[in-house]
Amino acid sequence: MRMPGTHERRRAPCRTEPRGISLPDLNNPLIVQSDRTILVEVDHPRYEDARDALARFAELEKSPEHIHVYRLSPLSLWNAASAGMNADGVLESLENLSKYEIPQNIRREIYDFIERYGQLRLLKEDDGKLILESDDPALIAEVSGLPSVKQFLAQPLDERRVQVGDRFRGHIKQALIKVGFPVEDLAGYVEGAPLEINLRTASDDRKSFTMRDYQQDAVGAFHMNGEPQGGNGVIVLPCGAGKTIVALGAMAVLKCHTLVLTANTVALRQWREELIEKTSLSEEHIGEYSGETKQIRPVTLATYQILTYRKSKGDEFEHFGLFDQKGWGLIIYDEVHLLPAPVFRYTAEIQARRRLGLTATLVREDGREDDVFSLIGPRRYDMPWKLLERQGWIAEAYCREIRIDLPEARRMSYAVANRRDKFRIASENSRKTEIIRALLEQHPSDQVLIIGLYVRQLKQIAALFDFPLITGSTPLQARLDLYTRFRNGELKRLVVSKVANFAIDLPDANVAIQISGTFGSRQEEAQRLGRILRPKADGSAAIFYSLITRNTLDQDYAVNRQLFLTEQGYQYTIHDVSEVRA
DNA sequence: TGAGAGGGAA
DNA sequence: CTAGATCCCTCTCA
Repeated sequence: MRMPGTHERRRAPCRTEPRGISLPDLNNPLIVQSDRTILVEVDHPRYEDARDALARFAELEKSPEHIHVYRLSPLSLWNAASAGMNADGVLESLENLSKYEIPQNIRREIYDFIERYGQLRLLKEDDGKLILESDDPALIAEVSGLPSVKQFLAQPLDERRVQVGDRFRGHIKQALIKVGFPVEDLAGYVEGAPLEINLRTASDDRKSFTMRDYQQDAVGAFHMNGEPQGGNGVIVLPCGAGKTIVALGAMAVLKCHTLVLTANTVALRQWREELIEKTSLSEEHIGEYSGETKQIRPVTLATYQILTYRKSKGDEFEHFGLFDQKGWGLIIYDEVHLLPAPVFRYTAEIQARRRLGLTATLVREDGREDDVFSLIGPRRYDMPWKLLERQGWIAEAYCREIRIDLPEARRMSYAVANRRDKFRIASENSRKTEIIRALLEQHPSDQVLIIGLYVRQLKQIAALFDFPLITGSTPLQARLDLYTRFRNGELKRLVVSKVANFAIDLPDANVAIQISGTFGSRQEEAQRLGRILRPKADGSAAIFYSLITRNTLDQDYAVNRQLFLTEQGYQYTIHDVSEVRA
């Protein structure tokens, strides 16, 4: 867990020689290689220590059975740095777990990268000028010469300071991170119009509730007691861990007009309910700015989609004005991993407003994590899924991958198909049906979700077993009826398409069977597991089955999909069809 | 007035 | 890149 509110300056002298006597210990679980990869033995008794340590500053790249491969990426190190970690801390963790001495170049790079965060700072002068500053004149000279950066700079004030165009506070951070220099933004914020917001945590209130420790910590890590280092950034918490509560906590601290952006209208309604239930705000304070209504109130809820709406391609975004409407002192980006490109563009323009991003999976398949870092802010707080599991906030879960052969009759069509059709053929493997049947027999009294990508495949399965199916075209009322019946146990099996990725009101199950997924989406896999993580009344574990066609593209993509959850400590056990039947 | 279908966008 | 879901707007029909 990140330590809350500990943002000390990192000015440790660069030290590349090994400290003290740190003899290599072949009994340790990992190897640090000079190409920035880290190999970890999965079956090692200290594997969990290694995994938890690496989660803070490295990314899992590959996860075959016995050895996991992590990579030290600049962004992962900067995220660690902005959460208060320093290079000594990173090196100490590694030394403590490594079989061999850490290669010299890696030592050097860890210091270099971590120290880069904070070497360039954005500040606001008393006269209102925006300044890019560094203690190192050579660094200022270097970045000032880069064409992608130069366009945002005005006159140099002295050798260490150069003025930045007022409008370019976001753009310059974006440009600098792309050339390898993250900027620490200390230029502060506009306060926004005041609004009295309190949490209903007082015990005399009938609707009172208690903030969990980690939620409190997350609020602290975001706000940082009002220091300019805080006030922007991303909070990463698993599905069901109460991210909304953290946001309400931030609102209660800042007490200002707030704009909340959500991925869909159902989420928007849920925010409204949470605000009314858990804060002192009432209906008249809360506005909904969506396709249906265009209210703008002290707290306004809007979808990403309405912001990015335009009649046709070349037109302007009709509703971007919403950003400037009120004196927003805080903008909350729900499900920040889904944030669309135009919203990034606009967010670059509003860097003087506090920004809070929320997500369970800070990974984007489009590779724009660096834009999240520079425009919303760095990762301020996260909580390993397994730690929440241990504390009982989410259910224990087991992941099982079942490998199924492609029927002989489909082999030839698979062999000659293009990439897209190969994936479809493998995903729609008809033998998955028998496995579903066998698994259902093993779980006669469980609440089971069957989740897939291809609507055609889902329709076949729903028809075959006579289970109800929910897809994007299922009308709202029909969905709600099915949810109700599933929730009260009258219905025990439900087939769902990608709606399950977004439908936050989908009832909880304790078993999920994934029959196909959106190519290599790590984020989707995590969301799907999230559907079965609500703690069970009897404390029982949840099971996530993933049905994969052996030695096909289905299996290749599955490997990538599983990376995020593997990083979080979930181990996929691999099973043969024969084990399911037995 | 509201529901429902269809098109376009990202 | 794929397939699918969602959302927003507009139009039609009662």
